[in-house]
Amino acid sequence: MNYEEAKNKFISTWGSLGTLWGINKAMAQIHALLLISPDPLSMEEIMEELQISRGNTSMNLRQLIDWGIVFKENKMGERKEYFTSEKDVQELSRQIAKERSRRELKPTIKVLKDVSNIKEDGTAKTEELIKQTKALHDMADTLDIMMNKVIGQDHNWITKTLVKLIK
Amino acid sequence: MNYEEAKNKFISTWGSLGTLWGINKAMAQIHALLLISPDPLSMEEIMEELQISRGNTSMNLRQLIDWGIVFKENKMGERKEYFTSEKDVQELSRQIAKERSRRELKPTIKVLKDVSNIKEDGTAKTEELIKQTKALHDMADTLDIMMNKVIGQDHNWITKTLVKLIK
DNA sequence: TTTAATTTTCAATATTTTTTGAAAGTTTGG
DNA sequence: CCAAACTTTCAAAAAATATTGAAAATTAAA
Repeated sequence: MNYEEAKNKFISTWGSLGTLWGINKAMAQIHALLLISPDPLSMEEIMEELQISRGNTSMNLRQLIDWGIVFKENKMGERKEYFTSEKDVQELSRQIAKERSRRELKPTIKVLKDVSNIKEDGTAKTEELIKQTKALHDMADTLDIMMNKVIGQDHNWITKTLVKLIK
Repeated sequence: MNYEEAKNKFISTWGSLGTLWGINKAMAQIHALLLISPDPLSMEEIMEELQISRGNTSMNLRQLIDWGIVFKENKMGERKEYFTSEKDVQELSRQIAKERSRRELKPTIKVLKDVSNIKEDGTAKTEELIKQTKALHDMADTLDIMMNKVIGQDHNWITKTLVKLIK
């Protein structure tokens, strides 16, 4: 596999993985491209490389910037904007975990809390609803804490130690 | 919020969460319904409750069974099949983690491994590609181990201890 | 067997999500 | 201020995904 093949394989794989994670293909591919590009790229270059439209590129770049994993850069003497991605995968996973927690976990936790707090009425179905939503609430809460703390903080040693311990 | 409202809220929330996690709405809602139902339900009952077609119900039930989180049951003297879900959320998360690892993480890890193994050619772009895909490979590998070991095994105490430690 | 109950399959349809591209908006050098 | 360079917006089109429903397949009771 040469450079060109490897690059394409990486970009397209990252793109499909993104889809599976609720991130659209263009967004994931732009990210992949910037991640392996040694220098910042302009919008034109991204469009050209990935064969996607200007509008698509613009919207997805903006979203990546919102997520905090892509940054704008300006080259002196140039009017065009250039883009570059967060290169530290630790920081990357932290941002992604944060975003997913905010968009997916937090709202679910709220609903589970509300639902599990309805009052008992002595019926089996109500009891089951409360029991199961409570259990899910605890789980979601634990997962949320882990995502925001374990993955988030800089104590990468916890991860490493843990992995060695259980591998 | 009364029982009926709480139930509907739970089912529809679980349904949208599913979508976000790459599980379709019907599948997630069927699962939610079975999870809070004290007794096994027939296909008719599921269709009726969720207002979905027979085909849809059949296909998604089958997938839930494949995932190992829903089971068939037979009532004596009855021809119809009844369905019930895994009620232990610990076991549930284990099955889901396993399935997601198999379908999402494992193939990605393989590609990252292949891509990061292309040979150096002295150019900056090749160096960057190798460096970043190696880093992602390590991360994906760690995540995979954690999903299959920490969430998977029965040592729930690790989770609990860890959460207390870092909360 | 035969038949009736039940489940599965899958082409057609509907829905949702993504992408396009051209018009509108913004920024900056002259 | 004007005009060129560039970016954003968003309605329409395309693509991807999910759902339907009726025909085919399966199962088991009679």
